[in-house]
Amino acid sequence: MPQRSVAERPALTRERVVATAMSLADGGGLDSLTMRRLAEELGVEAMSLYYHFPNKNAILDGLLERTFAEIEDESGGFSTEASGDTWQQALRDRILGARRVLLRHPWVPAVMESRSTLVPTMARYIDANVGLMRSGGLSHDLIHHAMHALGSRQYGFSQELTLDGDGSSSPGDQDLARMAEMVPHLAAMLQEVVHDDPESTLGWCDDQTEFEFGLDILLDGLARRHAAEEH
Amino acid sequence: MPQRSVAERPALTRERVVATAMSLADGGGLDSLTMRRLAEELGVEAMSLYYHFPNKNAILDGLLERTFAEIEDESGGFSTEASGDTWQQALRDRILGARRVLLRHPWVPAVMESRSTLVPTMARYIDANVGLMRSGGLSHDLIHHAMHALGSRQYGFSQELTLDGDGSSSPGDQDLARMAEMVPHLAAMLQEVVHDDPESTLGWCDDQTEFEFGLDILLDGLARRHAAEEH
DNA sequence: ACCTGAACACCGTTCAAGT
DNA sequence: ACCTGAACACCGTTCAAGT
Repeated sequence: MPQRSVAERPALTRERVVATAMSLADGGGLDSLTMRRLAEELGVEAMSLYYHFPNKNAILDGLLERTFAEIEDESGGFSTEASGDTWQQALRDRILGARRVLLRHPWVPAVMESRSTLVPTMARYIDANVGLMRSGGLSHDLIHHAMHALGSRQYGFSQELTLDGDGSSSPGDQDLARMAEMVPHLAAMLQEVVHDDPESTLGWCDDQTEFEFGLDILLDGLARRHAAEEH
Repeated sequence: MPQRSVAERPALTRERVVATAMSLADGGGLDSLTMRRLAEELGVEAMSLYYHFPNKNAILDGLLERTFAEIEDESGGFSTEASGDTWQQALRDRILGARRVLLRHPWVPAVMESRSTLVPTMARYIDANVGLMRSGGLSHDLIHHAMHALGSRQYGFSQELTLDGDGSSSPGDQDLARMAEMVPHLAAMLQEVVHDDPESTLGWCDDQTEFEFGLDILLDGLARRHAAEEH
């Protein structure tokens, strides 16, 4: 890593810091995003970052801001009109768009959980979803319930817990045999799932099919309750 | 904190360590659970813990083990027969039981996320839920989808992101006025929700009503797809 | 077998100082 | 105005040593 002179080194701006933090997290996960490593990547001392940001959390907020800007881009703007579509279809498309962005930045859910602040672009995302449901005629009360029911799915991910320790391959026959003693029902289910689709990993993988299955149940249920609202 | 002699100090066992870790986390949150503080609480040096556990993660696994033992107790055992009830009702009751336990240990979801290992009592919990659905006649394929769709709700919590920075009180009129400019649809919804129920905190509170609303949409949807399975 | 003391390689951050 | 160097108060953990 060649030491560049101060003259040819680009100025340290908030944008450069956040962009570099993003590529650091994308490349090596959240753990690799430390103040010292981030500074090194920028060719600067760690303490210089504190001139531009009050603390590390402010940098994390910058990352969320940038993520939701990407989501807005992916959605072609945050429209509140379901032009041509039903509100369900429009909301579904937007959520799957958010999901595509999060799959590029898999560390984002962890940051969202650690930060309770609502960054502006994230607020605009939520606002757009409220507007979309409103345009479909849902009551504010039902929309409020909907936001809770969707939970993190609204942002394109769901909190699923992985079953296997190493996250590697499908279970072999002897793994299933050992499991059958302690967890017979689970083992029987996995035996069949693995047989039908050898590509599926053991259990709780948050893959596209499963994500859409859960999302569609929720959207269906909300539409059904909306219909009931209108008698 | 009086220094007790070795003689009168109870032996350092895995059980005592995990129990003390639990009360430490219950009292001061996960951040307060450090190896040094845990050792201090036990009247011992931090390094002594490494004689009984290979590392801190092993202690966290012990906490999960203990948590799911509490859940089993709360459920009166992990039956796989929905005696007298439908499978939906039995599953609903069990999940709400898990939730009651997690509300006593609010740091547990964070530990579950950080650990990808499946501790034995947790495996038995999942197994019991598979068995319960199986006793209701659901196919393994539908059960597999159900586990994904329920996600963390199965364990009694849902990943919801808080809206307000400080998690304190309801928004005042001037807060809503400022919000109205940037997020008009969201502000309008909250205005109405706050008006109807001044007790509700701003937005994403993971409270009982909202948890059950989302859970019931999912259970309804699963039952509906089960009915379709049977033509 | 069970526990300890000193040390290592990290963190985020404060503070006074440099240019 | 912008950046640095040294230091502080923490982490989890290793390693050799005590009893």
